Amino acid sequence: MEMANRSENVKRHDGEMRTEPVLSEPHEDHIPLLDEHFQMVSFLAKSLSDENRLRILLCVSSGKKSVGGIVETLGLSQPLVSHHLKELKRSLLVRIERSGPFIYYELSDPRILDVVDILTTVATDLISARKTF
Amino acid sequence: MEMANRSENVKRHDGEMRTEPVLSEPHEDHIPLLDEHFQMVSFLAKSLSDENRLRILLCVSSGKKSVGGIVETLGLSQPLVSHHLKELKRSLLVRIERSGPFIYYELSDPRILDVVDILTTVATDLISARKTF
DNA sequence: CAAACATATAAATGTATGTTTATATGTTAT
DNA sequence: ATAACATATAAACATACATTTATATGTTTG
Repeated sequence: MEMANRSENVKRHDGEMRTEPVLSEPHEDHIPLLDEHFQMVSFLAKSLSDENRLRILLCVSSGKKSVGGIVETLGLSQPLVSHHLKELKRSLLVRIERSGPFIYYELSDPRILDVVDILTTVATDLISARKTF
Repeated sequence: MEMANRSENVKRHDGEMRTEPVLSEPHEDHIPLLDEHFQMVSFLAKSLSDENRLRILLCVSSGKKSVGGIVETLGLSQPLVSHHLKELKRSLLVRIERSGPFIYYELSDPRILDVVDILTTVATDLISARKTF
């Protein structure tokens, strides 16, 4: 079989099949993704996928903050904030520190802010590009 | 009132209150986040928050791919793939192109790959840091 | 110890979402 | 037009999840 003009032939149990051309125009180099990585990434992304949880995460990105501080800053209910903090703890995105009756939470990895930045600009660009048409 | 040693005094409707010290140790500079940004970011993050959907997105990150191609590559059902592609379209993360009976999908913004890269390394680091203790 | 505060947890609930099964729409070739 | 293929859509379902209300746990102060 010739390799000159490659094409994928998908075997089907019945009758004929259509021929589909194959091109590729690669992007920059990126980390080769293993199966476990998809789990991890989607799990972290899920932590960022709720608006309130994201607000909370960014609220503790500038340094330690108590639960009450977060509650007051964001105007969310205390149990809701606690619940989301528990999730953020589960995903290891926050560092926890106890001091007296107060419990302080803090963003554990600043690179999350880079992610948020990129997503913000991408979203902005996608939306404005959409309006162009 | 003195500014020397700042402290937050949270007013409560009843009795006394506790005093909580205020420190801050800022990170690098980042985009100032407006209210609308949280919506957009969390929305995009939600698109990355499902393992199969993420697989699909990365599957079309190396160039146009037909639905059937994705189905075969990932071993997912065709309706499931179509459903996730619809979501990815809704979030503007894929570009669509029709050619005959085939419909080709492609990642619309390569910066999403940067996000995935960062999340991968962050996740790896967080997990390995966790094992240290 | 009792009262007041800080935070966590539990129960309950409505809603969103991922997946499957089945069917419809649309396209190409005979 | 009919058959075969590619993809989309709809229905149905189970599960996950965000939120509220209510209560428990733990800490400090008087």
